[in-house]
Amino acid sequence: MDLAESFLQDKGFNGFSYAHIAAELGVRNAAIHYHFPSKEELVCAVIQRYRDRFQLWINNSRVKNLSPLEKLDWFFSIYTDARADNGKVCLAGSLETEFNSLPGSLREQTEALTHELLAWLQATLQEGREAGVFQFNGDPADKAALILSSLQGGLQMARALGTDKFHTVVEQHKQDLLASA
Amino acid sequence: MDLAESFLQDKGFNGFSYAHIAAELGVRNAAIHYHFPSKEELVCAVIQRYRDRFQLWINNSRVKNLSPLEKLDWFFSIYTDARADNGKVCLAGSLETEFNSLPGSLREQTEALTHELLAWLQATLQEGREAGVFQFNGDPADKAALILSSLQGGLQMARALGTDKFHTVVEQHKQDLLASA
DNA sequence: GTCTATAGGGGGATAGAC
DNA sequence: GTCTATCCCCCTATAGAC
Repeated sequence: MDLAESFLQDKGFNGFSYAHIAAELGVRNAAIHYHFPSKEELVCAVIQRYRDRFQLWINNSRVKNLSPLEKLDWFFSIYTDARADNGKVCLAGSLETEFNSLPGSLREQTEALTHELLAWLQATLQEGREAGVFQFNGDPADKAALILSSLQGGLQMARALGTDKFHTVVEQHKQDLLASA
Repeated sequence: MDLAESFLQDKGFNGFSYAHIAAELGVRNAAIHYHFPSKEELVCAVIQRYRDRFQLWINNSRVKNLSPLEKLDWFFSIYTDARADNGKVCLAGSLETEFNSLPGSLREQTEALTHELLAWLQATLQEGREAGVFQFNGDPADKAALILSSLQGGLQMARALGTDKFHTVVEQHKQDLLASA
């Protein structure tokens, strides 16, 4: 599952195969089919684990007790780390790109994951604005969608333009949010 | 080439085949190989045409003479139209997602296209800020990267969450830029 | 320029031995 | 639980007839 998750973020759903995983593990193709009969089930389990992990993180007191700005930095660091790890891409972004060729169960998982990421980011933005540390106009839900879409797109853009481009995007978001009126 | 471009935006480089194009045209696989010997050459020509078209547009007086805000709206409309056309995705974003599995010549084309989009957007943002219609902090290049990444990511996110989500992102960008200090 | 036919590879998946 | 062997499909690409 670790390898499947890594390949998903690196090559996308249609870009990796049982053979890739088997080669890394030093086993045969069929051995993986024993644990995950179909590719759909394998990836479904990977996304579910990813979702569970995120819920664990945000409900953990270590994150829960952070200030809004620290929470945002923590969230950004997920993407920065992914980028640093061989130019990987957000799992949600990778799946959305291939959404039109995904089996039904994976579409649902992708939707659910994206909703969960957005919901947390929206709540954090709202909390920060009410606390007076974030400044922005409009609905926190819309600002959350803007930031998440930019993080996903930014990781992809960084593949063509280099890691620096992603860091400037993250910094620009912070400037936008922290700018005093 | 029209079909190839459409498929690229719909299914990505690894998601479409000669067979798909041939079926739509009512011809055989081999007929396409006659005009474009390899898939790499076909897609290279598609991206080149896309780049040329964009340069034509931005150098046309119809766009050149628009106000900064109108230019921005025009640029956004490219993405809105793509989204409206069966949930297509930005060509640059589609290619960046599969960047790691792209032939060399296509990587270069993808880089060049992204640079050109960014350069125009940066210039437009700068022009608008100097004219006093756009407000934002920091380098226009960074703000341009933020907006472009968000447009690319937003189109992908809209696949999972629906077209409305993309429109709210676009509106949020305008709110951010036009907010009076 | 398009056709039929085919080569050669990779993919997901299964059967049955061990 | 993993192995070998195999099936069937789709892919890119080419050869040669028309």
